[in-house]
Amino acid sequence: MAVHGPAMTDVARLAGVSHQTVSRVLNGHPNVREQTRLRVRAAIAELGYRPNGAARALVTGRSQVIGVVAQNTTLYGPASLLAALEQTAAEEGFAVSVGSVRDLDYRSISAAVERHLSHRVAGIVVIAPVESAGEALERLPKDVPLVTVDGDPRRPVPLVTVDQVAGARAATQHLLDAGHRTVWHVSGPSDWFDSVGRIEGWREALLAAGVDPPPLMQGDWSAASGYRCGQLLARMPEVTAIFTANDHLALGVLRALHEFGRRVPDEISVVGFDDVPEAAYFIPPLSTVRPDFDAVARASIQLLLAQIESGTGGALRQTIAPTLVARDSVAAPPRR
Amino acid sequence: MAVHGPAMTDVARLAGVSHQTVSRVLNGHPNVREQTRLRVRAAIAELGYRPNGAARALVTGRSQVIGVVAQNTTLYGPASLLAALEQTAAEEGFAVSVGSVRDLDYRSISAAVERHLSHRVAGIVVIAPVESAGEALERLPKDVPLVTVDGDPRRPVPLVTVDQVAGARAATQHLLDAGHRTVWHVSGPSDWFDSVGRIEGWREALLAAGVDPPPLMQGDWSAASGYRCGQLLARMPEVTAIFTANDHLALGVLRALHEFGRRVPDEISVVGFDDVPEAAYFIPPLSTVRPDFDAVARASIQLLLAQIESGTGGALRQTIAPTLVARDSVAAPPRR
DNA sequence: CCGGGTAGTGTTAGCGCTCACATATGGCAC
DNA sequence: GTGCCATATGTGAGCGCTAACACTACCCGG
Repeated sequence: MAVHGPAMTDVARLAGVSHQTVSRVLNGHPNVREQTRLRVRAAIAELGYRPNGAARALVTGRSQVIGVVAQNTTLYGPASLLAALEQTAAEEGFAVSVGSVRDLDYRSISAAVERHLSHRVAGIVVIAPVESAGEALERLPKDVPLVTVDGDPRRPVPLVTVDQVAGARAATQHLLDAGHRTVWHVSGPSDWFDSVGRIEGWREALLAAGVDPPPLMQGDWSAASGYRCGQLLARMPEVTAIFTANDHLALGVLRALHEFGRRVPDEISVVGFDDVPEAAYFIPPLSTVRPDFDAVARASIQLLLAQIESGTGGALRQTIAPTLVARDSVAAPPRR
Repeated sequence: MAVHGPAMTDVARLAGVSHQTVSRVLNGHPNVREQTRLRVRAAIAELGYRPNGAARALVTGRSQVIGVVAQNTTLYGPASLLAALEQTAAEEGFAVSVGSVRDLDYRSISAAVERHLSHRVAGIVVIAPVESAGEALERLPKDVPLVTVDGDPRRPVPLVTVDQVAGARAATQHLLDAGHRTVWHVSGPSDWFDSVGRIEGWREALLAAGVDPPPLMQGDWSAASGYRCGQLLARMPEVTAIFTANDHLALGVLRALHEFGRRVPDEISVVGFDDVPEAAYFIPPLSTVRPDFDAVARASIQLLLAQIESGTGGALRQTIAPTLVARDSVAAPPRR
């Protein structure tokens, strides 16, 4: 085992050139005769030569790897984002190294970042949806390209984020447009920016319609917490419209409403957020808001590459607008 | 930007020792005086020194990185597995580099493996749940530690897998035990080993009970396909028990049954597979089979580390037994 | 007082690559 | 012919680290 493969010099010898010429061919340098290039290519193929990334990283000081710091990659949102990031990075010739993290506190994040830095990653993407992550990021070394996703909008760090506020506004407006007097909201945990943004959008839409927002029901993204909130909402006859901060919360709410015999959408309308692939098969099919994870990933990688190439640490910001997906869980409120 | 941090020699100079002594301290070599060790540690802390993984990888020929090849990391199963792998690897001091892949054919897989090899990963985990991946794996270089997860049970490659057959048998038996005469099955795509194993377990349980298996309904893991199969099953009065190859299929089936007014579990019982976190909040709460992804991840990493350390490529095999989770979607069949 | 261990440390040589520079080779103006 | 450029290729150094070995000091039994 661990038989080291052929090195650049082996290829060079076989092709009858110097190792430097091989390097030039590999890196697409222009000043190489076509015939030479072909000979080198042939030698590479014959030997099954594979460039040694570690050696290259050592001399250039940068590897072709992007580090991602994320928490809770089992949730649909983060998992989709991670997959999209990996896909996009691969298209740009970068590998993705994941450093998932139990908590998003200072210690955990810096440890994960340290691990990445020690591998000399070209840049780092931090999926930092909670408050506590923010402080950590500001104390990080400034000399490494960094992009945050779903991070704190108030911090001076390059940030790509789904426009939570707009999405929530659209969801709420959709319910108001259907004729509902007001809309209740089951939120995510209060330390998530996603959650805060969705609350804000919900509030804005209500206030713009001249409605006083009803009390907030706070969940934790899980169907279990949605179920608990749903049990309360089901017992309140005045509730006719509910916007939940994600689709799993909505699932829990739907289940509770069902148990209490409250029909959706005849008596109560529900809108979720995320558009998980199963949302169309909830009972009833769930109207929801779809964030464009691919767009987020593309924007993140672009921002990162721009930093890597230019060396500038510009605090750019990019917001991706989500789209409303209307299904069967919304209808006009029942006549009194 | 890109200001190179201090190197080992800088630490050595500050501590008044040679770089080699610093190396020894870093690698926990025994023959270093306690006092020296402390001086070196202090110097490391003072300079904020971070060892250069690339340099280490270059000289040792192995980096502290494990490559994972996976497809479709958005699905619950793969995503959970990936997260668990990353977690376990981190505990052993390894980073995880993901190479996700659009298709699991020969080209895609070898390309992903190539990328990993070129970074000189210490080992590779391939999540290879489909037939086409198998051929690719056999033609891979034999000199790199490799473990497959959910791969082909017939190939001579180290393999860790959930015991699909046992899980499906348990699910089917659970339905038979409730008094059902027979059990219908909505399967996953036929080229997935997971799917094949679950079909086999279902068949076995039925045959052991002296029942001829009814025709198979084939889906593709999605709720959409579950819905389609469910529409057929709902129209067949003789159907009283359905085992679906995963929870999302079950969701689609539940929705179809609901639409046709067939009550679950009063008229028809349903059992899923995976125990996604939301399964407890389906209507009704879904009985299902829970695979232990953490155990799979632990076994995989262990197998990989064993290969890395020993250099042996032993074709070990490890099977993780899943557990049945009984909820409300199963009851006795209706009296005729 | 010497041979021979053993703990602690230093020295040297590369790992495989890229960078900066040196060196051919050919064309073309004068 | 000489001079000078552009193109094509080679040479040497060194990135930061570890492995192998060399060296020093000291202890111990004889």
